[in-house]
Amino acid sequence: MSATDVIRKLSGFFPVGEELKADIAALKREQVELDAGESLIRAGEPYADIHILEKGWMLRMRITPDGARQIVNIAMPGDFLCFNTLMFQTSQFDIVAKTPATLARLQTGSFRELMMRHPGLAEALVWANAHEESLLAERVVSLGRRDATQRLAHVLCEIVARLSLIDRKPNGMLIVPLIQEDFADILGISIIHVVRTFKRLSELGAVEYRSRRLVLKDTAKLQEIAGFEGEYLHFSQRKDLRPVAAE
Amino acid sequence: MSATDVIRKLSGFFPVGEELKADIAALKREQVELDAGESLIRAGEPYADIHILEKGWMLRMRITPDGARQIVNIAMPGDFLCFNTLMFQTSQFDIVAKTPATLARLQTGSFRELMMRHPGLAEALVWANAHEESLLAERVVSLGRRDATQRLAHVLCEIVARLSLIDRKPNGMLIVPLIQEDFADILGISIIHVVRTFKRLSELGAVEYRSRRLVLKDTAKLQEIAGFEGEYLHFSQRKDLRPVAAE
DNA sequence: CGAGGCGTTGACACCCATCAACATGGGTGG
DNA sequence: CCACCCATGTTGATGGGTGTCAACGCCTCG
Repeated sequence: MSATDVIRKLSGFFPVGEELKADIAALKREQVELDAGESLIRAGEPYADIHILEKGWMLRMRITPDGARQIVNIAMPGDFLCFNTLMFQTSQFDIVAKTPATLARLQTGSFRELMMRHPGLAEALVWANAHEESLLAERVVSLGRRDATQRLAHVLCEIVARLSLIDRKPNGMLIVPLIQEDFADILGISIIHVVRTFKRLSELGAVEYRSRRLVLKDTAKLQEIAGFEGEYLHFSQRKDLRPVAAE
Repeated sequence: MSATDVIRKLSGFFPVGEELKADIAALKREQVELDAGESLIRAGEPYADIHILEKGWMLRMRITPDGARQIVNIAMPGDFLCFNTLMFQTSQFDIVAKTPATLARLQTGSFRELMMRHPGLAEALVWANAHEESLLAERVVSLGRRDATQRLAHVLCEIVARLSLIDRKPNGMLIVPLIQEDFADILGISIIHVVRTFKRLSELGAVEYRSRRLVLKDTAKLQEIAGFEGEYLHFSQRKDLRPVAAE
């Protein structure tokens, strides 16, 4: 079995052994294909199974009563989705495909059962969840205490860093399947202000963004604008843990 | 063993058996006492052990390079702290006592070991962590798409709801050990605007707040202003799970 | 009784939202 | 191949929400 994105991603955090691959193989059910715009789940619905996103990008979002949208996080290949299905009964968010997407459905049962039968996967899920919580906490800091320019620069840094983690490290240019409206709803600002903010980043010589093509002109400057410190992504693999063999 | 706050809290989510109490008793080490203002851990430091907050309130916060502060979440009695110690090596946040606080230190080892030896506690930690992630996601929505009045009302609703969960349901009045500067750093606004916003909530007849005393005048109105829907707190205990006996 | 922490008010400025209008560009049908 | 359309991007004018600054009041505590 070749290294999938989820293995690549988790390998950035801790030593991944054969056990996890075996667990995933054992629980994998059918593939799910979604068109751009289709939902995996919608707010208020009972949770679906846990899925692994294999291709494409998805967005976890909330529509507020007055019709505004807030994107809570971005899912990229290698990310788990619907982890909370193990805990809660209904989703509080929509999870929508931003591009055509391919997912693998896992049949896990309760977390209790999962710990007993597939501890490698249980561990990986907890790890991925902690990582996601890190991203959320950092977003709270952005939304609370950074202005629009810093926020945008920060999200761009995060996207680049997360792509690097799954071996898609961009060399100067990358395709980001987000339109300016998406950035607005990630950053908590208006569409129009996204335009101005991209213009500012361009004037500062950091990046250019046109028709979903992001050109990195000066990554160091981008990070400086953002106040980006990658530590919260916890990429440095822990050396004090050892891989676990498959059962 | 009498029901502690952590048991009360978790009982709101799933049926808690004797096993969890036994696990906590087995791993509990010394009590930690902190004065108001003292830190359990600071950003950049290696993580401490997992702790259970037994008395007092604590705040998880980040100081940004330009000296601003963002409070990421509020810890109340019954909350676990430093869960990420099982995953990551360094903390990205300060965790500071807002009041004099009492904590119980747990000696857990790695999550892997914990799953094997104390699955009841492992399960509880995952559950509590999922709950905390829910709170964070909701805060992202607040900071991104709600104005100052809605945000303040929403945090107040959340505080009341979380206190109810540990049987401290306020009947009209409660002590909230936060000063206006804390609210500013939770809500991502300035101190001065907190004053205006409390005044507005008062004019609207929802609450009064003077010297850390919060008087609930009209809870329904407060929730209406906030657009508060308690579902994200996932209080409704799952009926499809059964308690597990102690080993 | 003084000092310092905290709360409050008003004046003013700035960031960002809103609205309206227009530009661009890719896709589709004729 | 062209005409059209719709989604998306862009600009300028205007206004509101919120930040900043300065000053003052209140209360607690030593």
